[in-house]
Amino acid sequence: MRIATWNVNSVRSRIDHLLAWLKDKQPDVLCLQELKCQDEQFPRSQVEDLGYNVAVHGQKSYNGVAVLSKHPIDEATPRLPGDEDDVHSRYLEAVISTKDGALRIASIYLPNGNPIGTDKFKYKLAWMDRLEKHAGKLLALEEPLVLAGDFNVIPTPLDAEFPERWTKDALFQPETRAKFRELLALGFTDALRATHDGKGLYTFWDYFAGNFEKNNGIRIDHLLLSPRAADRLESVAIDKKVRAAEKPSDHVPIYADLRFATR
DNA sequence: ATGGCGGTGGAGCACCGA
Repeated sequence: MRIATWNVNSVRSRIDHLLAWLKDKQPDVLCLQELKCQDEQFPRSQVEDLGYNVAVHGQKSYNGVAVLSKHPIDEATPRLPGDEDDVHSRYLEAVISTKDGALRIASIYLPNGNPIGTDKFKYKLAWMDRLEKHAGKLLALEEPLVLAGDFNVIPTPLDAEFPERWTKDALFQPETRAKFRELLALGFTDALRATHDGKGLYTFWDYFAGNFEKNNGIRIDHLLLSPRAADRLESVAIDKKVRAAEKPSDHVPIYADLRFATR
């Protein structure tokens, strides 16, 4: 069972890359973020033609998340509980049915939060509180569960090529990192760090000249596994090469292979 | 690097991202 996440920075701009990547890596489930389109603008039929079921929670211009699955999507629930007034499309939870039982997966686009000291940063921290509360409830279900997405959190100095450049940034604030640690402490495993040591493993490089070539990146896209999912963890990979394509997203996919009977 | 690039909306250039 291959589970992936990718912030595509506009699904309509990235549709050719998306279809090529699905054909190449054949993920069982792919979570997408930053669709930047409404539900009806999502290139649904092109994805369905490759054998995927599609659940979309879109928004005009900004945000937008989706779950693509080769297996049936039994439930798809948009919106993170805890704030009825939050109109951003940043969360979509799906239950995937497999021969091995249910897999619950959430496609997450956690707020950026910049600049610090503003309502945007407060919104980020409040969103993280809501996520922690909801994730705690999901863990109590004792299912295989994956929180997958763009968390907009640099967890540790190991996760940036130049951590000193991020000290004033919302992605690397002590409060941001503390809340991410709280989330992990509920019982989640950071899949990449469970399988890889060392520096230089990133999922985002900005578009500015030379930064990708110099590997001036950050690790902000994460796969967090519940105990029942972590038990099955086999391997994790970041597909860095797609960042070198023509007109790429600034993020690349990360995926985990779990031991799971899929048919 | 208080943003160099890129996407969206909508037809200028503001807003957003990280």
